[in-house]
This record gives sequence, structure tokens and C-alpha cells, in this order.
Amino acid sequence: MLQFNNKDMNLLILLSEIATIEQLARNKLDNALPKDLNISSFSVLNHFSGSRAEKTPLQLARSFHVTKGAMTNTLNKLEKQGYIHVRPDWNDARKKCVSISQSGIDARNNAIKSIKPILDEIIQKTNHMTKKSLLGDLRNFREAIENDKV
Amino acid sequence: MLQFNNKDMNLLILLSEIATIEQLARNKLDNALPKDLNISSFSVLNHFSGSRAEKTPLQLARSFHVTKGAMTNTLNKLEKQGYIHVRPDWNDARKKCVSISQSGIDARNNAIKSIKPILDEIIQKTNHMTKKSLLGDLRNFREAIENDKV
DNA sequence: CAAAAATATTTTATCATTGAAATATTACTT
DNA sequence: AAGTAATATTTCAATGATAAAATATTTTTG
Repeated sequence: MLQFNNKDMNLLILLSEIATIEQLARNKLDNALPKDLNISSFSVLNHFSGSRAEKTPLQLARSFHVTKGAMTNTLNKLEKQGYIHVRPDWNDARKKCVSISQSGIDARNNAIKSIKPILDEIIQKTNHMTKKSLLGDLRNFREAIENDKV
Repeated sequence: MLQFNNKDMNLLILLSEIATIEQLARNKLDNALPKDLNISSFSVLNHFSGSRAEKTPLQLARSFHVTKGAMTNTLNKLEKQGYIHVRPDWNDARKKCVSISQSGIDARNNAIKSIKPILDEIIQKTNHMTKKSLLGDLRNFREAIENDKV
């Protein structure tokens, strides 16, 4: 307690709550997903379902707040699985361009089928969707601590 | 988009927001903590600062929603560092009793000093503390998905 | 234009976690 | 009381992440 004021204390509790939820949700989803797709890989595929525009590995690493090495790793697996296309950037040989393949889209849709029961269970157990403020609050919160470079 | 309704979609976005915050916060705190103490170890020490009552490794694993093996690992390190006391439970030889040592209390207080600037920075950048509902909402959310056994 | 700095990706070593199996002890059942 | 089931902890192999170094390319600068 000593050197902590109430706000520090509450923030630490809040962060611990968030960490707990993350861990629980990650484990649930990881177990529900097809075994050739972990959450990281699924997230990348799902990312491309919104916009199929090409992204560089660095852009993806930043979007997901993981290190470049981690993204290299995930993309290598996805490419080996045939779920993404990777090509050089002809204008800048340092870069690569990543996009989703048809097989990747199929894998993503299949993954969605497999996690839907989990999501629906959570939705059924919570009334959080009625509180629109939750997502907004979390977004503000995330933006406030999101000042990194990677 | 296909097989997803709005609620599923929003939940996935919410979970991704939570995962992002967790990752950002974890990295920030991990870097700020003294290098002999990672977040897992700190969390255990901090846990004992509220109540110094003895806990078994299993109780701790459940509190933090990590596997028993992970907790064994963390406790071994803490014991080697002299930050906790571990003794057999005389009534049940399967169990152990873990408590914090004076040196552990010092380490925890020192750790708090080192992460306080991070916390204060986040507090300063957010107004989330004015929204009391956030923590409550997250707690409800966590409880709804917290039906595991470990 | 050459040297230095910046950018993008990969590689490497290290670490914490998981799931499952192994071990040991206690509780239940009949 | 013996045998089976349940509980608590540890060990093990595999996995996925990090930080930092290595490599390659482009941009800036003097």
C-alpha cells in the first residue's frame, strides 16, 4: 500500500482484470480454433477479411503490437500453409507485400465457425453489449498507452 | 463477415482491444520493473501485500489463471531469490504453504517505486478513473467467462 | 557521390507459458 | 482394510513471444 495512492492501486487492479480476461479468452479461443491455426495466425487472417489490401510485415506487426520477429514467424507459417501470398515490393526491395489467399479466406471462415459457439456463450453470459461504453472506454484507454515504435 | 452477426463481430473486436491493452501494459511494466522481477513474479508478491496469509501453489495458480506448472516455475524463482517462504502443510503432505518474506516485501515496494511513473503516466493520459463503470464492467465480463478448473 | 543514418526483414538466444504425464499423498467406496 | 478415485505438485517437450544482433536496401547528408 505504502507508496501507492488510490488511483495507482485502482489502475493496477484494472490492468490485472484486463490481463485475466485476455488469458481466459485466449485459452478458450485457442482451444476452439482448428489446430492448424493459433490465435495469432487467425488474427492476421481475420485482419485481411476486413480489407484485402496488401500490408507489409512491419505494418502487421504494428497493428497487432507484436515484435517484427514474431510477425515474421507467424507469416512464415501462414505462407507455408498457403493461407497468404507474399511478394516483394518492386519499389523497395526491403519490403514485402502480404495478402490473403482464397485458401486463407476459407480457413478464416472455417475458423470463425469453430469459435462462434464460444463467442455466443460469452455473449449469452454477459450483457456487455448493452453497455456500448465498454468498447469505447477500452479504445480510449488503449490509445492513451499506445505510444510505442516497435 | 459471412457467418458472423454483429454481436459476434463486436465481441471479437472487444477481445482484440483487450488483448492489445494487455500486451502494451505488460511490455511497459515489464520494462519498468527491476530486472530480477518480471510481471508474474511481481504479481505474486503484490498479491501478498494485501493479505500476508499463506496460500498454496494451486490457490495462487487459480488466482492468476495460470497453469500449475507455470506457478511452480514462478514460485521456484521467488524462493531462490528469497522473496517468499515455502513450507510443507503439516496436515496434508501434498500441499505447500507459501508466504511472503520481509525481503519479498522490500522487493515489492521497490518494484512499485519503479512502475509508479508508468502508472501515473497512464492515469494522466486517461480519464478512465472518472468512469467507475469500466472496472465493474470488466469484472462482470471476467466472471462470465471464468468457468474453468485449472 | 560517398559515407552515414534510417528502414525492413530475418535470425538468434532466452524465457514464460501450455498441456500432458509422472509422482506422491489423501479421500472415498465397498 | 484394500483398491480406486481425487487432489497437489513437479517435470517435460513444444510453442510463441521478446530483445538484440545481423543482413540488406534505401534515404539523407555533407
